[in-house]
Order: sequence, then structure tokens, then C-alpha cells
Amino acid sequence: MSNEKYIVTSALPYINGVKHIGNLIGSLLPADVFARYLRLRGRDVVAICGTDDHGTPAEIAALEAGLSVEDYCTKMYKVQKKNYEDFNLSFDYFGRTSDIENHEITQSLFLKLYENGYIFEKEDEQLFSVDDDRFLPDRYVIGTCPHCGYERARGDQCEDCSTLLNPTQLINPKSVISDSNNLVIKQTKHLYIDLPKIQPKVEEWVNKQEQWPLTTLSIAQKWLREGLRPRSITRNLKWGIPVPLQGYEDLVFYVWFDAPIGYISMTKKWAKLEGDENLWLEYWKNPKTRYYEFMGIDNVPFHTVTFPSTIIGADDGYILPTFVKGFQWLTYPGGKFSTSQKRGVFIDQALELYPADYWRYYLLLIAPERQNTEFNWKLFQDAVNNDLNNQFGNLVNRTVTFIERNFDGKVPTVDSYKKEDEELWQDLEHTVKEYEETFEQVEFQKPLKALKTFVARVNKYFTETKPWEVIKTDKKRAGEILSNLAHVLRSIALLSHPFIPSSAEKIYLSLGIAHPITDDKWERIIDRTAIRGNTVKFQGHLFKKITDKEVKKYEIEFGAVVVSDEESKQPEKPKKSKKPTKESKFITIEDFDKVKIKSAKVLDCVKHPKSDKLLVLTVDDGERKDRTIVAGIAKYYNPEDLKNRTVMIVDNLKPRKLGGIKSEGMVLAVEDEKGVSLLSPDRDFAGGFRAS
RNA sequence: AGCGCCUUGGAGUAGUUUGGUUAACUCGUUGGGCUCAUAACCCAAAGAUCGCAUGGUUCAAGUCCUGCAGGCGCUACCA
Repeated sequence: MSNEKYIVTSALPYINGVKHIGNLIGSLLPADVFARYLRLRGRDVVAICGTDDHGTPAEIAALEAGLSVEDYCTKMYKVQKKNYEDFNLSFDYFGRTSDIENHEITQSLFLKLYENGYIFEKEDEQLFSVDDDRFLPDRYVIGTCPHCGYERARGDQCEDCSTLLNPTQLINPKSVISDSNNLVIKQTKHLYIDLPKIQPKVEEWVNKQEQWPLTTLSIAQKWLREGLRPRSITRNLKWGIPVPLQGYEDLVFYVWFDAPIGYISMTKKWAKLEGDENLWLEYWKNPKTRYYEFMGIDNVPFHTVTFPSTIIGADDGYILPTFVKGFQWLTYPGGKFSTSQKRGVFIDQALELYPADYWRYYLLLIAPERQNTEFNWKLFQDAVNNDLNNQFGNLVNRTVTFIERNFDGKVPTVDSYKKEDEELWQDLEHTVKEYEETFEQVEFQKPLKALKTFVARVNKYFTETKPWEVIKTDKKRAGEILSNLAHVLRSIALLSHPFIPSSAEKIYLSLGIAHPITDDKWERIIDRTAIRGNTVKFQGHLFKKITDKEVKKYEIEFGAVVVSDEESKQPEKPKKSKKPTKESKFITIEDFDKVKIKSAKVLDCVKHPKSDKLLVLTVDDGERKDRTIVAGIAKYYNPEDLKNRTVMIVDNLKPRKLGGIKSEGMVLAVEDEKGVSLLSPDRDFAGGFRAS
């Protein structure tokens, strides 16, 4: 089986900008983890990723940065490459789609398609911006929607009425790039790939992929069911891979066409650097290769239908993916990741706050495998503090220090195993089995949870066997317990390596293992004697806790807030069919009784950091002296004036975040045209008295 | 509009493919234990009519079917 090869690829991040943690968990990180797992098991794997360099956005960003597009891309390439290295992403090669190898392979695949009769020419109308001196992609044109009159409709679709459009349909179209309305319609010739002609073969292939995840399969099948349409593969740009065909020299390939070919060309470049020019062919033209692709869900059609069409149509011996894993989205509280709005965590920032392993662990734990998941600072803290620090780090710590203090740092020898020892080893076996099985199915949360459960199990073993007590009467037995612990820890380190590689290495060092973790053989994952006699050495604590203070700070700093919807009640689309609930004229006394209104003393009051309409009150409600209430009264009250005042609050209102700060209740006030006035008792009142 | 996904104790989730005794896990809460360890670790308890129809199928439904409500994602010339 040694000639079975593996390819692992992550969707290629676009060259522009630094990526956020959502991009990371959507493709890059899983690809890395899976590749690490395969390597650990001794599989012959090449893991490939790189930047997707071409396209209009890169050109425009370069323009704005005052750089040539080549220089801009090189600069961004370096930035991204470093980010991923810092995150311990272990791609064998991280390349670029603008490299010469990609030119060669893209052009050769195109020529094959051409020879095989899958390329045809068609004339298009396209808007040309005279002032920008360039053709405008649909999304770079905005204008008035002919259907609903929305003034900022994009050339491909009106966001307001969601009608699909052609840029030429827009009224008063203008360029997004320059705002110029000096646009002309030009006839241009473009080359198309005849997807309908290739469809039967693609369909035949897709229908055989029973091992694919259901969502992947159903997306692919939907596209095929609706029938593929020919798709343009050229653009009139200067930045890109030139079309190697007479009469089309001024065209370049459309990015969607050349980007996935990057997987192949980057492997080729890797082979070159490895000093074996033809090595890449052993992977890409070997029918026995197992090829795993990782990407966000939006990319699934490209990897299950269009890119395979290129490969199948060209018929040049390249293999197709064995497994296509599409991830849902990692969402962020308060809205989409956005550089301009300072919302979300970007990779470079993330690493300034905490080590890569913290992020890797939490992101993998909540990996959006089945559904969208939301990043949450508090849960991030929980995961790091409980799972990593308390359970994992502390287990390593208590084991190593115990051996250091009682056994001169030497891992003791075991002569016989008691029942509880055997049970421990048996559980390890089960864990490894579960881990292997779920990993082979390309799942991430499950192997990680198996590992996490086992770590807790080992802590239990430690507590229940009480070596600190046993050692007083039976040093030998205590030694056996610690030996078991140390050996099991070695297995845990191996199992955790794909997820948290640096910490795993550190455990190896603690256990006095000289070789890197990646040199270990999977066959020895369970080994009761591997480190007998090793000298352990405390390496410092593996993890550190995240404090509440940090969480609060970062929640605000990184915009993890719900936009105070009081104000942002934009003319949002009236939610369809929201039946107006019939309100009856009276409520019953029981209804009123549900509302608990009580007095509260304002202890402190400050302006809301994110809003000029909100004040943040800290009140004493008779039960607690640290209740936080956010009120929209900043226009009418100075924070200072409210201190020591008694106000009336709704006690049992469901807490809600306002501008990122959790408001636990509501302050009662009345409003007329002059402004807002707070309700309060006639005389000074302590907090906690219910109104009735 | 179409397609798909989601709705399970205070929070986050598993379980739904292949229906079957007390609905599982982590956090949080309450109580207890331990002291080797980073106030870490271990045990126990409370807490869920599994979105709604008091809908259907079945001896049996969180799991299958139907309808409804709410939330989300994807839908090709974007990269």
C-alpha cells in the first residue's frame, strides 16, 4: 500500500487582504489538521495551498496602494504566507497562481480542451469604462435598478429587490472604481468552455461519489439537474494568464479557471524544489491517489462541477477529488467580519493575543461542519481555560512534577498492571479507534471530542488511584501509576498533534522524548514501555488562562457586539407575513403580574463606549449591586447626574446586548416632544422594592 | 422564488442515516470530597413534555410523514 498517495488541498485564499479566523476554519486549518493526521499515520501525503493572485480586485487594490499589480501581489503573498506559518499550517508548499508553473499547466489544459472540442467563441456586450481604461466586471458597475428604482443596484443583481440583472440594464450606470459614468458598451469576443457538452461525463463521475458528504453531493447534483451552462473562461485584462491561441492574445484566463489549476501547478513547483522534477506526476496522474479538498460551502460547485469539467474535458490523466469537504460559515456576533468596521478577528491580530494552539483548538472544536457556528469570546475563554488549561495542561503538569519530585525525574518501570490500569489502557484503545474512524471520515469535531473525553478520563485515573497517598506506603505501586500516566500522556500528545502541534511537541519535551513527534510511528501510538526510564522535565505551563477582563476588552475591541437595534432600525425589509397579533384592549391582572417592576439605586453611570445615545448604568436592585442596565437616555442625562438616583426598572425583562454590553433589564421613562424623563419614586428609595 | 440546513435543560452542542428500556456531553448552578497539580482535580444533585400542531404513521418517535412559525446558508460570469 506504500504507493498509495494522498493530496490535501485547501481552497486558495484570494490575494487581497489578511484573512480572518472564519477563513481559517473554513478551509486552511482543516486541511492542515487532516494533512498532519495523514502524516502521523505514515501516509505519503502532499498538502498544497497558495494565493489566488489574479482578477480585477487585485488590480484595483494595487492601484490604490500605488504599486504594480505584480509588486502588490508579491507583498500580499509574503504577508499571507507568514500568517499561515505563524499559525502552524503545515503545507508542504504554499504557492501562487501567478507562478510560471500555473501559466504552463493552465495553458496546456486549455489547449487540450480546445483540441477536444470543448471551447467555443462567443461575442459579448461588456461595459467599458473610458476613464478607468478597463472593462468592468458586473459587480464593478452600479446604477439604478430598472425594476425597483434602487439607486445602488449592482451590475449582477439588485440587492434591494434581488432581481438578477445585466449591467447593461442599469439606468445611469457608473463605475465603482472611479465613479465615472463615462461608460460605453463594447462588443468583445470571449472563449467559453462548453460545460453542457462535458456534463454527461461529469454526471457519471459525480453519481459514483457515494462517500461524499450529503451537502456536497446535493449541491453538485442540483447544478447538474438544472443543467450546466457554457461558461466564459476569458477576460480582457492585462493581469492574468495569457490565452495561448491566435487571435486571442490580448485576453487572459478568467480567475475561476486558472485558480484551482493552482493545486496542480503548486505541486509541480513543490516537486521541483524537492529536487525531483517528476514527483508531482506520481500524485496527480496516479489513479490510486486519494485526493481530499477543503473549502467553504460557496466553493463546492467549483470543486465538484466546474473544475472537474476542466479535468475531464482535457482528459490529460489528472485525477479528480476523492473527497470534497465543504464547511459552513463561522459567523461573528454583531455582523460579518469586516476590516473597515473593525469587526471580527483577523489572523495577525489573533496571534498577537494568544498562541496559535488556543485558536486552533477552539476553532476546531466549533468547526462549522454541519451548520453555521458563531464565534463567541466567552466560549473561547471557556474552551481554553477548562479544556486546555485545567484538564489538559494541568494533567501534564501534575504528572511531570510528581515524577520529578518523587522519582528523580525518571519514568518508573511497571511490572504488573492492576485492574484500573488495564481499564485505562483499554479506554485509550477505544479512544484511538474512535479517533481513527472519525478522522478517516474527514470529521474534525469528533476526533477532537474523543481526545478531550479521554483527557478527562486520565485525570480521573490520577485522582482515583491517589499516588500521593500510595507513595507513603508503597513507592513501587505509586511508580507504576505514574508510569502509566506518563505513557498515556505520550499517546495523548500524539493524538493531539494534528490539532495543537506546538503543545504536543512541548509534551514530548516534558516526557524527555528527544525526537520530534512527527518521527513517531503510528503503530506505536499505544505503547506501555516507550519512555520507561526517560528523564522528564517540566517545560513551564502548557497554557495560561484567559481572564474575564481580557474577554470583556476584546469583545468591545473586536466589535463582537449586536448593533444597538434601537437606532439601526433601518428600513429593513418588512419581514414577510408577520401577522399583526391582535391586541385586545385589556390585559388581565395576571398579565400585569408577569411584569416585575422594582426600584433600583444607581451606583454608577458611564457613557456607552460604542454609542452616543446610550448610557451604561450599574444599579443596586436589592439583590445585587452590580446589575448592568443600558438605557437610551444619553441625550437627556449626564452620567454624573444619575448617580445615587433611584429609578424604576423592569426586573424580569430578558437580558439583551445593546452595543455589546449586556443590559439586564430596562429603566422606565416617559417621553414627550421635549425629551425623556426618568420615572422615580417621590422620595429617596432603596433598591429592590416591587411596584404594584 | 428554488434548493439545502437548523430549532433538544440557563449557555453551547451530541443523538435523527439504520424508530425501541432512565434523552447524552461540556460549561454554568448547588452540595460534597481531595490536596500530586496552574484556587487546578474528583464525586453527587437540581434543571428538557427534544420550535409549534396537545397533527399523522407505529406496539413504540427527538428520530419517519404532513403543515406551520422562526433563524440561517447557497443559487454560476464574484474571487
